[in-house]
Amino acid sequence: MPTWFQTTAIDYPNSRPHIGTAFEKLGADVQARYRRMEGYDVFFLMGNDENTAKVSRQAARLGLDPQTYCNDMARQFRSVWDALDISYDVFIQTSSERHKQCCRKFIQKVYDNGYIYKGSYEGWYCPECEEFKTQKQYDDSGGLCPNHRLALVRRTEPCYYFKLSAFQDRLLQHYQQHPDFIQPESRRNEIISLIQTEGLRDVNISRLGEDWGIRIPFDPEFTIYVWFDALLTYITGIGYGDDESTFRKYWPADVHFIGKDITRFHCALWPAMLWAAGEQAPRRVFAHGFVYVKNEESGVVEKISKSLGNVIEPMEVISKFSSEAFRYYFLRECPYPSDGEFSWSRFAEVYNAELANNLGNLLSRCVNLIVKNYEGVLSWAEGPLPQAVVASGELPEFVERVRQQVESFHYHLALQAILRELLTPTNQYLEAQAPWKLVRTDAAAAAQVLGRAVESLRVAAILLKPFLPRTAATLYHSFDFTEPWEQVRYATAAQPPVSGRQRRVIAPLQDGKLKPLFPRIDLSEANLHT
RNA sequence: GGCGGGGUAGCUCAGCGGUUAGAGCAGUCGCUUCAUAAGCGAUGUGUCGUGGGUUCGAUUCCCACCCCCGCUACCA
Repeated sequence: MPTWFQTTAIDYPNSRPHIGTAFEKLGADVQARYRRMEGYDVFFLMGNDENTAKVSRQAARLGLDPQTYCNDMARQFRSVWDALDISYDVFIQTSSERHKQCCRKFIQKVYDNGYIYKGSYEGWYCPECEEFKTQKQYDDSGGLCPNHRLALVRRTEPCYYFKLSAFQDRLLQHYQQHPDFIQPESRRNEIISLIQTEGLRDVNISRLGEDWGIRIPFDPEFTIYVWFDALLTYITGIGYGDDESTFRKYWPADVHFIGKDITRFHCALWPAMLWAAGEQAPRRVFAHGFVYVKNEESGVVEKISKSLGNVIEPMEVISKFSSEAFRYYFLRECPYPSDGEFSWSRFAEVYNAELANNLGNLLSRCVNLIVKNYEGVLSWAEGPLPQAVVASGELPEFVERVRQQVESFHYHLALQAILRELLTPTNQYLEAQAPWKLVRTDAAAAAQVLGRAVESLRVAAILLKPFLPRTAATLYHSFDFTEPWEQVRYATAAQPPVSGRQRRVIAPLQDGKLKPLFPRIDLSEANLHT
């Protein structure tokens, strides 16, 4: 059984996740679900990045000790991920004792291998934030802290450096030999040009005088600074340091899903850290885009931020509509490798046009026609078995196209194909054949027509399974397809169903009718703005 | 400033040397009524960012300029 190990970025628990954070997890979840379907032994890792000064300060503000605060935030994060049906296997908290121990083993190893040395770091420091600011931040804000508007001071402190510079050539060579290591390609080009034009400097991986965090084993006055701790969840989460066999089974990771803003840490620093400890680099890093919020009144597209007051929490959308609608919107409307936008009006448009009118209504019309005219059972004793209606070419080729899009993380294109090449053509086919008329003169022919529509729904259910796990199951279980739902894979969609000559509606009915799969959203009722 | 990507219908985008520049959504008009007031069909006078140039011919190639976005090192 092939393994598939994937991770998402671990999040700072300074505040609860917003829709942008969820976008990343969603894209990762589709991949995890797809790989499970296809027979991989999947390990899907997520977690929170807790060992930061900001976390301990936020906890202090709330009068909590950091651990209590972190545990509570972790619980809140997980409840959001659960509500979205994110199918992670393990959720790591970096404040956990296990992570800390494994982390210390790693850094000790890198130290023993000679890639860590003591030096001093000089930079612009904000005493209020208790952290260093970048030169760019200094320049942009005229030497003031962007948060506190206090003058930044020049500060020097002893620290430990990781010899990132030693891996420059090896990294470039690695990118050369593994062209799809960094995706999408635009990010790859950025990283390569960064290294080629500016080179890599050694990085400070320690902090002095922090209570909260992981002590450096060879000098306990220091704690490990974020990246050198956070990135390690990707291996401590699968047993690095205390469960060698699990670690060897899953490492190297098949893909790290991250935001485009942290590409460099994952594509340069992380492989170098691993090499310094004698481990392999991950196979692939996928940097997705961001979600922006379109202001409903002004039409201005804004970055999601607390100060702009435009933060939308996933639970807000889920409780108004559903997790499936949430998943569909972001997977369909926001191209995973690029940026996307959210607005309530666009949400309603996409939902109505595609989920309610196209998919949901197709199921309704099929089920109701079969129930009314055939007492819920279609049979076709003679002739060819009904085939799904696809726009062009053969069904297997269509399924293959969708598969390609899923495997390359182009989820919006996969969903677009399902819609345009399968569902819409099926609606068109019904219109052209008009089985509601045909049944009066030739019931057998009408049964063939409906059989083809039902076949389209079967194919759609299977292809949609990674995207909309609940909807896909409901669709599939509306009919008596005999292949067990747990065992279907993409290849199943391309083959005719095992049970050939009869198809029964088994969807629950109310007063002889099917309850809408996705009830339309009425914009005029607009309870959208909270 | 440097490097990279982009500016095409109201919106999101495809096209990237050649007949009258395309798709989806939204809008408008029909048809239909099996279905969630759903479905189907028809419907666009768009300076293809601006100005030059190459060419028989440019949205598509070259140059300049304007505008937007990303990266430019320790800020998920």
